[in-house]
Amino acid sequence: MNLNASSLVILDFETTGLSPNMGDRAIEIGAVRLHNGKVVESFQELMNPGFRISSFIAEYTGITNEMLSTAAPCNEVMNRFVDFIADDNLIAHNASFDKRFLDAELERISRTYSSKFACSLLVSRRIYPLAPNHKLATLIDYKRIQSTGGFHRALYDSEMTAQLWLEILTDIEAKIKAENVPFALIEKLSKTAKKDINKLLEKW
DNA sequence: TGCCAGGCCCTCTTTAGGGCCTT
Repeated sequence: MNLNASSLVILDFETTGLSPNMGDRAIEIGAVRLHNGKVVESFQELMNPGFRISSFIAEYTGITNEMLSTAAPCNEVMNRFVDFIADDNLIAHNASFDKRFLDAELERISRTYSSKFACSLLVSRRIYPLAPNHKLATLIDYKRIQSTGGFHRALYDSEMTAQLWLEILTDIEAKIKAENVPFALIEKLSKTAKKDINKLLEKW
């Protein structure tokens, strides 16, 4: 298990809705691998969920039923993606959402992963309490990260989340004056109450 | 018929409710 932050996979799903328990499926996975603070690899594939997506999702993502009609089925794509993850730890913006879909899709193909998740949304609420809100696009603007505005596609959102994550690491490092931020600290920051954040950073 | 997510976190809390975030 990789417990430091030197190699991470930042991922984002586009899906047919909000809940795999309600029958929703993944329609696109995008991810980048960060190694020593740089993007060294990326993964992006559309996947066919086996049914038509709603007009809301098509408009929200820009992914159409026509595009999905020629895409590989979810099981093929997810098999390739879990190989891509290897044993790197995982980051997502609102990780509980992406984890639910990752777990649900992998359960369908009887694959597992050993990686741990951390959440850029939960950490950003700790590190940037003064941001207008903690939506991905808002945080990208708040941190003045260069963006073309192409949100709601999986690879683009994973790329933007990766850039945000690097900003978060930089800001945490500045607080604790450390060269490397352990993944274990990031996990704790994802789950530590606001009142305890400074104590935790000082302790580390 | 009409509704149907789930996790985290804050607060007017913990015997709960509601907002935020993801598609």
